[in-house]
Amino acid sequence: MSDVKGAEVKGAAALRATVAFNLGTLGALAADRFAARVEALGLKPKHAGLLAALDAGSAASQQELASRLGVAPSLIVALADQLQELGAVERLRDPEDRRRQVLTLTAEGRSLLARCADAAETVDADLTAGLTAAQRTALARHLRTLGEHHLPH
Amino acid sequence: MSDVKGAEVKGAAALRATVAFNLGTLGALAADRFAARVEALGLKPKHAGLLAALDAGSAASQQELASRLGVAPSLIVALADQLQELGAVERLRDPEDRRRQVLTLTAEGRSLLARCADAAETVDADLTAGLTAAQRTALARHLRTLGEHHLPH
DNA sequence: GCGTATCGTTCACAGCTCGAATGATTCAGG
DNA sequence: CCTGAATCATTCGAGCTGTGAACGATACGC
Repeated sequence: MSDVKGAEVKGAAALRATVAFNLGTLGALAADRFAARVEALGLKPKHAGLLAALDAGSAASQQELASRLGVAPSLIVALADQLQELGAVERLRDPEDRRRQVLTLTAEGRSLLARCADAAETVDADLTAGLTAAQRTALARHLRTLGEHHLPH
Repeated sequence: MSDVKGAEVKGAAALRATVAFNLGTLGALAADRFAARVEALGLKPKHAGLLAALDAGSAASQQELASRLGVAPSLIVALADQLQELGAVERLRDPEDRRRQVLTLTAEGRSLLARCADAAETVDADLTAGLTAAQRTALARHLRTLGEHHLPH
């Protein structure tokens, strides 16, 4: 980009100019703030991710959820245990394949998910406070585009 | 936002529509890819962050670096140890306050930082492959704006 | 000078996630 | 119908990261 001289050695400015670096840093910041908010609900961000996956796709096996969220199946067990304890999900043996546990959202689970969305929107309001409405929607749109390209859609 | 009905319960779609959620998810993805690339240099992302902080600001004490990076001072010790082992930084007692260790980048450190920037740019090319050049610069600009508002500048 | 505060360092510990082992269940094929 | 291979959920042990509480050394206010 900076072709003023061409001999300039890349430094901190070059790193900070990249999307990857800012995405990583701001992502950590957003994740922390989101985590702090959902903690009041007794949840961690991964719980919210699992709830969202359950609401988005149809009832799924734990294996499928694991690969969709990009985590080990053993982690799904722990997350589902805790969500079950909160009454947010139901675990039912699939009658057509009794090895599978089918997870489904309860009304309580949907309520929790809604409050997670509220938490995220609150964080949004704070994060994007310095942006105009137009910039905000443009940013949201670009991030969504990236997500659709690189995340299991 | 969606005031079409008002009775609709927020679900996964609402969560996925937020900047915070996408920022967190994509940030983790970007961080993973960046980590994979700098691993070949014997570094972790935090090392790159430290190098960048050293190149950006003037020579700083470890305490100052800790608060700038948002980590515990004890972690700076470990990071600086490893960077010193690689010949990337020099540790010198501040003659005006012999409690302080002043870290400075060596030529090797600047070279490593430049290669970290290269790695980030490579990740960028992959991440933003589905975007037009105009979208790419708009995204980078928005992220930078967010960073300047919320990170220690 | 003497107590207090600050810096860097070490160390033990908690949290998170994974991978390998296990048991139950299903399925393919003779 | 029976047997061996494959798949699912679960448990458990291990690795990695980062933190917070000590501790010694040094600086500073009074």
